[in-house]
Amino acid sequence: MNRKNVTIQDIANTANVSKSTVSRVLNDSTPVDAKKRAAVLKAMKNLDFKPNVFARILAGGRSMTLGIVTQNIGSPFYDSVTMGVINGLADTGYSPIIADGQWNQERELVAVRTLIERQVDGLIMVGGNLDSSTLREACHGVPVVQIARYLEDCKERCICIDNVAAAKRATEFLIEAGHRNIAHIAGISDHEDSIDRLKGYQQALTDANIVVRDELIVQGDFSAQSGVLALETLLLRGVAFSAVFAANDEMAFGVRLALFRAGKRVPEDVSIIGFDDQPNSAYMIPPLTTVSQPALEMGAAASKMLVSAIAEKPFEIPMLPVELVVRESVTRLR
Amino acid sequence: MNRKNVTIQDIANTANVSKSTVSRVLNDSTPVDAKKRAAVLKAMKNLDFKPNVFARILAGGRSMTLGIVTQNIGSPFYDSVTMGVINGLADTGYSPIIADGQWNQERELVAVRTLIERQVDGLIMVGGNLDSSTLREACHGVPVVQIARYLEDCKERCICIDNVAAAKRATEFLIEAGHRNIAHIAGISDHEDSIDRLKGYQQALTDANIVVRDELIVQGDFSAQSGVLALETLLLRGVAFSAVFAANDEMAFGVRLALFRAGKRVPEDVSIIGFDDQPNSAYMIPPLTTVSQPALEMGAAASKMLVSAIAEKPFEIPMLPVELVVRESVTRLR
DNA sequence: GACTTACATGAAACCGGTTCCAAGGCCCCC
DNA sequence: GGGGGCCTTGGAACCGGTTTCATGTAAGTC
Repeated sequence: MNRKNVTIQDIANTANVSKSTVSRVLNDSTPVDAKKRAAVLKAMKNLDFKPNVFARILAGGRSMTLGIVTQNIGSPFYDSVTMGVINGLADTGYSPIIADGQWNQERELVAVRTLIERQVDGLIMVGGNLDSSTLREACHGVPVVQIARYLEDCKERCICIDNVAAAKRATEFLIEAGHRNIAHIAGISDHEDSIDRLKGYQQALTDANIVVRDELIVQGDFSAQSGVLALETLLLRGVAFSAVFAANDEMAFGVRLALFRAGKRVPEDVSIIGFDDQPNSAYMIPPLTTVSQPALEMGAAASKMLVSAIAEKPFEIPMLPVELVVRESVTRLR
Repeated sequence: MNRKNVTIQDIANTANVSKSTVSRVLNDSTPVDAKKRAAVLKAMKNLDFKPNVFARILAGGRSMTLGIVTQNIGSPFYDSVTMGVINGLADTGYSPIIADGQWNQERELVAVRTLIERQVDGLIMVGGNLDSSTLREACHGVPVVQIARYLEDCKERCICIDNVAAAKRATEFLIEAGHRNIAHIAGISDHEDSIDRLKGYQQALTDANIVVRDELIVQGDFSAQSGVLALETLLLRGVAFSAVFAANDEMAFGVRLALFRAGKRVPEDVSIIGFDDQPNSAYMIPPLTTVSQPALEMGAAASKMLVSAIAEKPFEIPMLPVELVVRESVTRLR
């Protein structure tokens, strides 16, 4: 407001054309005579012209802004995904604007509405609970990409992994190492990821003809502290177990600490396997064997995908590697 | 663009007043007759009127958007601060828009310019390298709050801690525990925080009449991996040390792992103290003694401060607790 | 060479607000 | 009772672009 900006009119005057022509050059919407075009471009360069984003939006153009709806800020995995998105948006010309849904349907809806109100050109949902019809309705046709959550009715817009298969793979790894008494620390009970990972755990056991025993399953909430509590519960129950599969790395850290307190060695006495492969999992003592879920890459992929969707270009969902990262927290049972 | 929005004109028609009057009610800028005011408010409620942000900005109002300039996304501490800011902005009516500077002066300037171009009402710098005069100039009078960095010429707008004092305190803690041969893993060499923390380390030693020995100081880069390397360097040098002060927790994790690999126990053989108190530091084996730097709170405080600054209300910089968190990675030397 | 067609261009309307300005109504005071 | 001042209000200009529409001109066709 202080500085007077160079407007499209200034360019028009300098280049001896009309506003309309300048606008056309700006948007490549209609052919313009080469000479005039050159004159306009030159004027824009000389005057260091920068189109006013808001006038543009108001007049019906693109806002060049993308909305990101996050959940419970502070969670390593989701924060990483969010940061991946922001990172992926660099150099695309789009700026990210963020709203927090806090794993609360009501707040999530408010977040979506706020962003839509701000005329974002697209929306990225990082996790979330909103059912897809409500979401779709709130979006008014703005393209949406969903990360880390699978929505049946818009698969082509979901960037997520097969939690069942991945959890099964992790459990199988323990079974292959000779473990039979495998405990599972589950995540938040109504969270889709938790449910799927539990399912994978059960399938692996069943497939290996091992009975699924409820006393080996403890409810956690994805926090490290809940991992501590869960392991203490397990100890209190007095059930024997030689390995623990935690539904995320955070809880695996908690499990590790609780074992340390209980004087049990890892992996000699108890093996641990986690899920997510957070950056610091490689620095657990001993380094944590886990399933890698490439958070930053997922975020980046989502941003690229959304940009393509807005441009109405086709986009291939990249094969995101979900692999078992074998480190040192699992031992072969003699 | 699809849905037709309720505009100020619709309200005017419904309430039988002019656009101007509606605008006045909206902004409380000029007294309006109580009856008309009520009619307008009622109409706004009935029609579910939401003012168009962009028209508002274009016409010279506030954008209700705040810019955040982050650095090297992926760093736990800075990401936490950023998330703290986003969190603190909830319910203020302001939406955050983010740009990444990547610890690169040029990109940082681009980030600031992009945000200013988008007419943010205020700016929060999370870390950064830009010298304050350049920053000030690029901001064109938009208020700025700086987090985690101390700028001499605008102290009242900086939310940061006294790194020298905090590092000194950490080192003293080791000295009090009887340690004499204390190694220091420094951060990125030209980073202000690193320099200050090194200074604090040196001061503590000097004050205790312990000679500062260069062979006990190793250069790191704040990453866990650099902590591993640094400790290996130390081992290679063959100098004796009973404690390590790492300039951040990440590097402390690296140190811990390297000691594990070298077969040294913590804290029996080597004590470790970190800096930052990242969430997972409490879950290191053994739990890490460290200096807490409340990242989320700093971010939240910054957002409140900026909102106050925009409203031209006074704001007290909160006393952010920088305290030594004593856990189990330091032992008293016999 | 006359007529049609296509195309580039400028004028003007429009997006949805804010704000300046002038006018009308009311109260107050001499 | 008339004049002056204040307060409220509507009208209109404006913010800086996009887009529709009509026009003038050049090219194309027979």
